[in-house]
Amino acid sequence: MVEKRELEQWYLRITAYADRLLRDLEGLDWPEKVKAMQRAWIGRSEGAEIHFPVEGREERITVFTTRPDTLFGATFMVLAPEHPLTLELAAPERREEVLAYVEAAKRKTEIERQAEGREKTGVFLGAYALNPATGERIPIWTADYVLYGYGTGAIMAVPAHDSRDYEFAKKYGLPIKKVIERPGEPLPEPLEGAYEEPGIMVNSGPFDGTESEEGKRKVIAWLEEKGLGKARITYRLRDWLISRQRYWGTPIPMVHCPACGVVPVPEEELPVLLPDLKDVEDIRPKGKSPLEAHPEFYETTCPRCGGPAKRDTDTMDTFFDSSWYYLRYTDPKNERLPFAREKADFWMPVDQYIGGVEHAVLHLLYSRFFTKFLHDLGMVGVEEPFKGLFTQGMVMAWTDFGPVEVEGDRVRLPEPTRIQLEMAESELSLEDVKKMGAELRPHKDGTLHLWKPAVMSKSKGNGVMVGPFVKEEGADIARITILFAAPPENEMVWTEEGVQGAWRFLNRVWRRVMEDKEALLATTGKFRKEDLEGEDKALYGKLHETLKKVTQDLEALRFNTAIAALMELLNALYEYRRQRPVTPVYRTAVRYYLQMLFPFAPHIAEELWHQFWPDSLFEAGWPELDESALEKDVVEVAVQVNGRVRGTIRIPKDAPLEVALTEAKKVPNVQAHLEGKEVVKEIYVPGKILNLVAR
RNA sequence: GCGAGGAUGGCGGAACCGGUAGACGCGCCGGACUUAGGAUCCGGUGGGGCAACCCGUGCGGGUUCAAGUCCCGCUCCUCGCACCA
Repeated sequence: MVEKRELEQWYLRITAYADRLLRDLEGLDWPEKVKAMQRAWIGRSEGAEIHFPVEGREERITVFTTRPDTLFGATFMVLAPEHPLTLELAAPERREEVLAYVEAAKRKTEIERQAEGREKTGVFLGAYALNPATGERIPIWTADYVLYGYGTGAIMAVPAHDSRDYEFAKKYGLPIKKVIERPGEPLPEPLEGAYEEPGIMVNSGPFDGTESEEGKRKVIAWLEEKGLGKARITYRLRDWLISRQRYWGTPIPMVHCPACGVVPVPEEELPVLLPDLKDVEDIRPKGKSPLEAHPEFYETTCPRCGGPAKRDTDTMDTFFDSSWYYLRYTDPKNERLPFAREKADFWMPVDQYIGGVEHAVLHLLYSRFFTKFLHDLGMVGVEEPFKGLFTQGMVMAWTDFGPVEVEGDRVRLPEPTRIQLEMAESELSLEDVKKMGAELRPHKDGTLHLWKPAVMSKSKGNGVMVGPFVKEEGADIARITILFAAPPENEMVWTEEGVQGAWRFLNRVWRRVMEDKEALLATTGKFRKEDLEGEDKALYGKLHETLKKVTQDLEALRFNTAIAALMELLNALYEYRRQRPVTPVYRTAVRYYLQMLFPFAPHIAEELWHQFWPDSLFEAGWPELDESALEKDVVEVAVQVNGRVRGTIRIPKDAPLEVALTEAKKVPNVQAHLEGKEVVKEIYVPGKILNLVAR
């Protein structure tokens, strides 16, 4: 059962940092997606706060608007049902109706509100306010399309220029007054919908003819002058509630004293430790903090007056701890301080932070907030904790979502299957099944089951047991399977075929090296690269080409293409050995190969390395790139006729146009396409392409 | 609705600055070998066609000698936010 309760809890004032958290996003090397999510979460909006006098009363209703330029068009007001003035202002004869509406709104959950299809509803309070600009008497309503949690929980409604207000005004027959004119093509009368774009102010007294963007500033200035309102910025971001009624979490170091009130635990008594509870029943949440059942924990004395007092029994949100752990990592053994500033300043910020998108707002926003706060306390120099952020995709697996019944093109989903899939429809077409990336597979009981890739999770039972897998296949296989399947920012689907591919690849590496073991041991790695020719020279070139690619890809986290390059080089080693014996250049290639393989498959690489070299790959470092090996003297150039490839020629890298032309005209297929035509233009990009434009 | 990203073979995915689309792998087809192994090795594999050749990177235009890549206009998909005044 779920019930709402009022609790006394602790908050951190993250809203005080809203602007800085927003502004500093600019300088971060983070995915745009994550930045966009944080911006939306903070939800800054600029506008004005305007006071509306209530007819016949002292109170004023304050609203927030981003469109002060439309003030003259405010023809009614709406209070959120939870707004304290809603019931207060309700006229006696309408009170019952208003109360019923407010009570109904209170009972509704967020989900129910949305499920109602957003047909706007509301009730007239029987009270009037005065439009401070026009002096007009405007009715006050309450409606649940106005959110109590945002702005002031009350709005001025401008139906002519706000689609939500327009909808509401239409439904309840409220007046609609145009105050912004569309430039160029004047708006139809009456309006067919809200005009929300900028334009020219009309019906707005002294502001007539003003451009609306400029009008915003002018109206605000005018309001400020008259004491009717002022510029204001609001945020969607709320303060951070950190109190949790659970056992696992850092105790909140506060003492409640009947005489002194809330008193912080003095620094020298920190940290307050959790009582050592071993009984699972004790730890389980029960609607209040489990620590409420432990007087040995909460009974204490007041640090101020020394009288009997009670510790706060709530614990902190665990995001509290994850918000600064990376700072502790810079100085993990410090007994005196969370971390020393010099240590933190030496290491921070984190150059490359890696995590899933699920942390896009909470963890990453809280950590940024903590860093800024600690910066303000002088505890750390940086203002941002994570310079670079990489959000990796998740590992998925084909998952059984339960039985289905197929009749022709229709696929019926029995209730449990439908729930598993979290789908509203209980029937699909075969095409829908394909579209959602699902498949129908026979089940052992003879029925068909619907299978679809889903994120690996305990609850779905579609995970891979790490222990047995590593025992059977080895950790290297798992690493290659995951890294090769897709770029790391994509989700990847773990499949048996993928595992097979990784297995085959690593076995091929193993065999290539071990089959040549004796010969490799009998060969030195010494050679003069100037002496290399033919196959040897080609292998040397391929080796350094691979080294360059793997180095770059590793740096850019493109593991899939790095592994592809290693596979290519392995194919080249096999090809080489079909032609040539074990040579010094081959031995060097094997040596480099193991060094390059090491980051991806450390166990097998190290094991093979030990067959030949005494030290560890950890000490071997990274091979040095020979740029000169990358230069090819003969290159393949594509020959196009009118932009279509008709053949290729092999010519020296920097051969002049004449040479390329001569060679190109020897290609039969090129000749055929030039037959009876005149070459009017030759485009030649040395080393890449020769395009002959013929007419 | 708003915001971000995307669409390339049967599949996962390559393609630097506009320059031979489809690297690498999976799957599939054919062959070799056999100490039957989780085999391995060799060859083939975008579509159509006997072929020359034609078509082909979501769709429609455009720029260019040349477009997956640049520009304009759409469609669809994924994710996030969503009555935020």
